Amino acid sequence: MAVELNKVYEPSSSEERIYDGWVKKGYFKAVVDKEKTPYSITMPPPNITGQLHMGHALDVTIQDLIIRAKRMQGYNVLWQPGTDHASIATEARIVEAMAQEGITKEEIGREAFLERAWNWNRRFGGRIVKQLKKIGCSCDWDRLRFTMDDASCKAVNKAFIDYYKKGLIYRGERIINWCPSCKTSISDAEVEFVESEGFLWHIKYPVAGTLDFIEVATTRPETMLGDTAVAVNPKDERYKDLIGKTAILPLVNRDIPIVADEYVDVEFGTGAVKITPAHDPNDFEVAQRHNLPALNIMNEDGTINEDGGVYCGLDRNEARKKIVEDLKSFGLLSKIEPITHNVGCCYRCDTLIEPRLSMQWFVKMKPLAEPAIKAVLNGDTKFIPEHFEKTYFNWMNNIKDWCISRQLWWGHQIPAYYCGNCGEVIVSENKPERCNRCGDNRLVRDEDTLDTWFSSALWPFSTLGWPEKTEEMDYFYPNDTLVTGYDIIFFWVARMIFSGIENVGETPFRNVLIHGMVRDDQGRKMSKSLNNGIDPIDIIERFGVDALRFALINGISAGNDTRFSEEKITSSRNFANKIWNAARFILMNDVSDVVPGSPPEELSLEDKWLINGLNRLTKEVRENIENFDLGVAAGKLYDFIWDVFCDWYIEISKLKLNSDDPKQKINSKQMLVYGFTELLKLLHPIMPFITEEIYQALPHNCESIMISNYPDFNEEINFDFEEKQMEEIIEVIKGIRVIRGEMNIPPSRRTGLFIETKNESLFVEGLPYLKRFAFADSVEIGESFEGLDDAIQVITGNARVLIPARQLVDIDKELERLGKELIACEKDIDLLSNRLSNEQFLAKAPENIVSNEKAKLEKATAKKNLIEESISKLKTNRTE
RNA sequence: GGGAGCAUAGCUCAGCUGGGAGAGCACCUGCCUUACAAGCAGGGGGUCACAGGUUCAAGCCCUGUUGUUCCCACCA
Repeated sequence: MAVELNKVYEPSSSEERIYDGWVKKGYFKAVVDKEKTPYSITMPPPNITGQLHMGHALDVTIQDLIIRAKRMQGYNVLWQPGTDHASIATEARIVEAMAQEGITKEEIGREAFLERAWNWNRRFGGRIVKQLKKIGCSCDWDRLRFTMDDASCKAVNKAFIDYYKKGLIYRGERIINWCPSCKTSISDAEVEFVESEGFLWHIKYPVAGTLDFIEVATTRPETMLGDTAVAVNPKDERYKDLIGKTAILPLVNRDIPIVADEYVDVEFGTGAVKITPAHDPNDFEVAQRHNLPALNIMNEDGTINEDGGVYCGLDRNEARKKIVEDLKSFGLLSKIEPITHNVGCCYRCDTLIEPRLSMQWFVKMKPLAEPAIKAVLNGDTKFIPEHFEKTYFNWMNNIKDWCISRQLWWGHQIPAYYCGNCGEVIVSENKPERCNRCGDNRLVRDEDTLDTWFSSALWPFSTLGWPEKTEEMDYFYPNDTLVTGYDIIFFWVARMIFSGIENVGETPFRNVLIHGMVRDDQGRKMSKSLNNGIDPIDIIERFGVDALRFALINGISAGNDTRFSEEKITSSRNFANKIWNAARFILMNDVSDVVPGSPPEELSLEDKWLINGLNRLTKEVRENIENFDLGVAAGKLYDFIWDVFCDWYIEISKLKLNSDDPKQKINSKQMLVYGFTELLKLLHPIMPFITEEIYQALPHNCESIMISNYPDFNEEINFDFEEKQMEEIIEVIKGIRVIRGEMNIPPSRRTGLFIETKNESLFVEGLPYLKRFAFADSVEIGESFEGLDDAIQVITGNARVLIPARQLVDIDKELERLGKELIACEKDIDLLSNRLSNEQFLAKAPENIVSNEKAKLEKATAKKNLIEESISKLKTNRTE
């Protein structure tokens, strides 16, 4: 019995049902099985603050594509899902929400705050998981993890303590990047530099015991409150006599030395630099070289502290204004110069970063970077595309120590305890009873938490059970592929690589597939401020998830940004609909007698042609996926399904389906189901839902398409000859269509068709196609026909097709057309014969190229002869 | 200052290790041909940024130039 499907594909009606079905069957589950080859991907854990955006959609679609393909190819796959606590981002959001209620985190205290945070996680952590499911992610949800669950905490503590024991983590007073809004330190990687217009203020510092001044230039005049020296270049003639003397810091009246240091650029500003060791990393280094004190003049919130004298309590911006005014009134401000410079901002809240001297925890990077560089150099981990390795090396080679402590509450609290008596630092997973130096029992835990990226860096192995020795670690580590955007190579990828090597002894993944950003239709970044973001969930509801997935994958290439537009999604939706209607067509026929899984035993010309093409397509798509050329794979499937299968094969199949011969009918159905199912399987990883829905409706031999075997290339298939034959026939059909189109002959106007050829066998099998697709009411084939000198002609290398349509056509027009064709043909011949008469070409070009060119020339020459013959016949005919 | 990417049809992009320039969308023409008008059959449209070079042969390889995007560094 024929199955009825709706005329238009309606994805919303089936997606959830299909997904739930897969989950119920347990297809996503990963079970260690040493008999099978593993393939593993760890999902970059989305933040619990977020909801799915197009970047996630692209990222997880790529992963799901790879995972589904590998699963169907027989690998034992693990796609490990999870979410990230996103310390700073989440804490900021909670603080924000609390501000709405008029409370601060300090008011409610750490414990109550953390309770809120966990509630937040329960509420929003689930949301993004639901959205991932909507996309169709086939990850093992039973293994869902969170960067702050017990197992992750264990891993974090273990790693921290090991690093500490090895001397790879230390605590020290350094200049760090301070965000006065988030009120925490952040790492160098978390500072974004933004170009902005500012001023260079020239300030005169009196030189003690003289009437002279030394003039310094600064972009941050308020920091002068913390100046402890003025530095000049030792080679600078202008200041030679001042070195060793004392300057008097204006407004504060503090004596500060004038020192000489190579760091000072003679060319820039005035050539004299105010040294503020507590608020500038370079000044800090100068201070260390000259044993200068560091004076911190700022509070955590960016206001001036009591060391700032009368400016105490002012915000840094107000302080700047006031100080500039005061300097002006004292006549100490000699110049204000506009300047364009880059200022560091917090990557989370955009607040101006304040460099600040502070006691923090650091990871010593040099010893960790070295093996991480080697792992990529020797190919243990490969970047795709390769050029990102340069970016990676560049960063790793110039890496500075990583500030990992954060003055936040939401996160992994640092496992360090301080003795209230002697100040001893004890790093330990659990709180020790007593100080192991003085025995005092007043131990206090470090209040700070770790950088979010510290726990994410352990993600590929902490999710597999590390530090426990689990069979998962054994089996699935290292991961095969990591899929992520280029924007977090430094934040995450690099840190996972050195963490994996240091903690586990092996790089965490073999491939790093880097994808680009999803931009809007004008190539702009999607952002809240531009309000140009496209919500993937909204797109899914309007167009279906398969259309979204296809639109994201089609045409992408590794590492490159992609644009998302309404146009793209529409064309993908249309593709889905095309597939749907192909299925409808097949199911219109009664296919209950079709045996799934194989082509019919007796193959016709078009069957062989299709099988040959399908076999090649299979090979290419497999290779493309293997090489991560996913956009190319999608494009090839689109072309084959639409242009080859639908536009030609299905159209041809109608001939047999309508025939009275039951054998032909069943063979045709058999072939339709077989060919289409193969295509659906190849496409399944990109468009999982529609392919499953149709698979289930067709006769099938596997419970679900997603666990069926991915088509494989069959070397033994060789229908190259039939393919050539078919191409020849198609060439003729197309030729006839072009001419009829140009002559404006309507399809309803049928004609006779006479094929003159010396190679009859080439066309005999194609007669029925010609009849149908070239609008013929009769077709004859032979070496030559009489009395058709004035017919329209379609000339290929192997044949001349005569259409006796003289009545319809102006003979002069036809002559003109043939003339044009002759010129084109002669041009071809010129080109080819030139090439073939070039001795260098004959001597140096590979043989197959040469013979190919010879064949082309032969064909073109034959064609030319036929055209000339036709022209002369037409001319005689006209003059008669 | 250092590094990377990109530049191909009106628009968005493919073009694998060099062998006669492609797709989608848009545009034009003709079609409701019993799966699909979200469709079918055709058509026009490109000095492959520019200049050199290597090669029998260059969109592809090399050098330079221009334009553009991004990353890193951060001279106060």
